[in-house]
Amino acid sequence: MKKIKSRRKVREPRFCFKTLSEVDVLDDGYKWRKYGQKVVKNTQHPRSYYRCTQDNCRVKKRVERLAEDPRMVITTYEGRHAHSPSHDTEESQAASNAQLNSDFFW
DNA sequence: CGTATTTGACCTGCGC
DNA sequence: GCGCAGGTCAAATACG
Repeated sequence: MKKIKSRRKVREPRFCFKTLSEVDVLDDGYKWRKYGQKVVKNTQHPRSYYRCTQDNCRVKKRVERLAEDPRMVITTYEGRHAHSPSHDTEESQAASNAQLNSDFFW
């Protein structure tokens, strides 16, 4: 441990999506592995940190639950996917709920 | 047996 | 300069 360069000088843009779902893990076609959980002051619920476990994908996803709406969660994607999702048959009902993102227009 | 998941501890950055 | 908050990583355990 001689020279520890800063974590990441380059910050990738993060995409915030408000999704109405009762589950934290929304199967959007990618596989996510939870690597941490921390509680935020602004909310009374803990925030979950997920990371893409795909081969060519190190995208990070952060799921926060709203205190005002426990049934609604904010899914923040950090980075960009480098592979194609599993858009095969149906993306579960989660994808259907994901269409409720009318506040944000990416 | 392998992978995914969980909790705790540690580190870094920013604010005052 | 110090304190606080947020974020990340590691090890252990459980389940398939």
